[in-house]
Amino acid sequence: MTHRDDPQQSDFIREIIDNDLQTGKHGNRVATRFPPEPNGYLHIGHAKSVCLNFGIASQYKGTCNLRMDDTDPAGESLEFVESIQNDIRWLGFDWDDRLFFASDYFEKIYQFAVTLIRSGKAYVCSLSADEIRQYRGTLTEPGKNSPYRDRSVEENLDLFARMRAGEFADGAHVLRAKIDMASPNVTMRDPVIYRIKRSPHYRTGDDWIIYPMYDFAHCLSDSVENITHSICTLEFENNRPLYDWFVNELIEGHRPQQIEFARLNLSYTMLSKRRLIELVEGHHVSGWDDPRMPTVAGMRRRGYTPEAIRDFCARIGVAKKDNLVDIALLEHCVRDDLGERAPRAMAVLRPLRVVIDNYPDDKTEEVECANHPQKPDMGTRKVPFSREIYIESDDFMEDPPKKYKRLGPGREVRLRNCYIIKFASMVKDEATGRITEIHCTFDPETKNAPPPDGRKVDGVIHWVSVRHALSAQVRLYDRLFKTADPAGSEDDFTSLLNPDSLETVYPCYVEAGLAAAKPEDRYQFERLGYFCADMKDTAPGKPVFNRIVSLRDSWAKMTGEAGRK
RNA sequence: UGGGGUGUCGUCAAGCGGUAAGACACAGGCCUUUGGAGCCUGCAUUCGGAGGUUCGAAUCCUCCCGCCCCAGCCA
Repeated sequence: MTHRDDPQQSDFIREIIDNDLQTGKHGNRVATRFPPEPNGYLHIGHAKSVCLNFGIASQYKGTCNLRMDDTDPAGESLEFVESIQNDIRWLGFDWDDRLFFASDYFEKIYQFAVTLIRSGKAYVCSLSADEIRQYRGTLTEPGKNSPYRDRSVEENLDLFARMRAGEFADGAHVLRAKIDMASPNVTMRDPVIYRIKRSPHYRTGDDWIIYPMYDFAHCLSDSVENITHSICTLEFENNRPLYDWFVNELIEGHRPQQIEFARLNLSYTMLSKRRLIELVEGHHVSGWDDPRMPTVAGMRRRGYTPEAIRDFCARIGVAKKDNLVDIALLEHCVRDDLGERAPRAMAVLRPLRVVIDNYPDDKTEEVECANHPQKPDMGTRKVPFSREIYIESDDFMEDPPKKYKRLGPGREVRLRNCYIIKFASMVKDEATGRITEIHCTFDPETKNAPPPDGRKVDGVIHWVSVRHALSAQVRLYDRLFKTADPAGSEDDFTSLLNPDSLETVYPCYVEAGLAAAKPEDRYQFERLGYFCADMKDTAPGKPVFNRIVSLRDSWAKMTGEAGRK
């Protein structure tokens, strides 16, 4: 029934591993790694990879390392290292003491480069970046050998040592692997493996002014850590021959195996790190943890649960086909999880005052409300009721269509967990014609009970007692982008942003008991959706709620209102 | 016009020569003190296309077509 953390899960990668385990290919071990570059926050696409790598490790009783792939100091920082760890832990995964940094391997990687030079398989190239590009050729034409390709081992060794020592300007020389400038695979055309870059590294400071490139550092880091299955995304498939080339040249004994899968694309959002950085730096959102962001931090702040995210990652599967997963599936997973666990409460977002004319002005009574109608073990709570209440303004219509089941002239409606009330009259603002107040009468024999005369009252609406209500700010979030596939659009992505992705509503009136809401507490506001007390802006007794996701709304569907309120 | 991938329902995705799983979405219906939840039903005679092999093909072969990735001293 539920897919949640299904241990039976399988996909083509697990099939490869099953096979490797049978043939003893990697000594019957399974060791994976999750290797983010700490230059941004993790997003739902990374979550897919986290679930895959850590999931496989636990399924096969292996290990999964967390490794910061920090070989380019530009943009990397400790803030990101910390956020990455927080997010993975929050998602529910653990790397024990296996937190590693490619930057810790810099000396080792340097020595590997020296070995490569000694064996005549690498050389210092003194072409400019521009010239290197020209010499590389094109997709259809082979490249040409660099004039520096045949420098002697001694000269290369000397030059490379002096690159490290800081004798040359940035860009003056690079170290290149000597492979094949005519290879149809451009990655193999003497790839650059070291560059001079005078940029302080957030961990190694100015210890190094030369840094290894991804292709060189990654496969060697995997080897150093004895990784068996190095799982990465499809765009690295072209790099696999290079991965294997380095590993075959430099590693004896066990060699890791790279396997590629299709990265996640999600509708109505964007998952490229570059785009997310632009959203943050361009102040289109409030930060990496803006609840509209597809980042783990954003989803957490929005109120998504780690269980729902893991369930989602399990349901989308793992394959090699480019995909665009419907965000409705993620929302389904969130509802599915929260529907089970979130206690119910009543909250009125757009208040309309209702006076119960035949109810004593000085009286208050408490009605018993189930915290979860299907789960008695979640208990009940008492909610105060009095003569004046707020109801949702769209739960009243002056001239309702036939199928409308809520309040209107001459109609009766059930107040959730309370009495049946009947419309008596309404008060309008003379200037605007707007309805400012409704008057009703209540049936004293119907308190949380069916009417004794057996009459049918179909509609049920939520309410909050005016005198007891707690006012709160509520933030209604909607999709960040207007179009399903903004990443696939040619247009400037900022023009595709949904201008209505955030609506702040105040004052909303919520049950008095919600004063006790703590940051990150989640509730279902009945008939509205799931809401989470904002982790940053909620103060004691003064909750601020984020709408996590609305409830499915078949009335809105009938009327074509797209489910937004 | 080079190389590497990939094409199964609107969207994901099983299928591994024996006659198209499942999920989301969608559409009906039941039920209901959340128009919620739940439950039931429907939803690919067909697997990018065309040929071929076979008693039998989404699965094997051939050709064609579409889409994605690669020409950073990014990862």
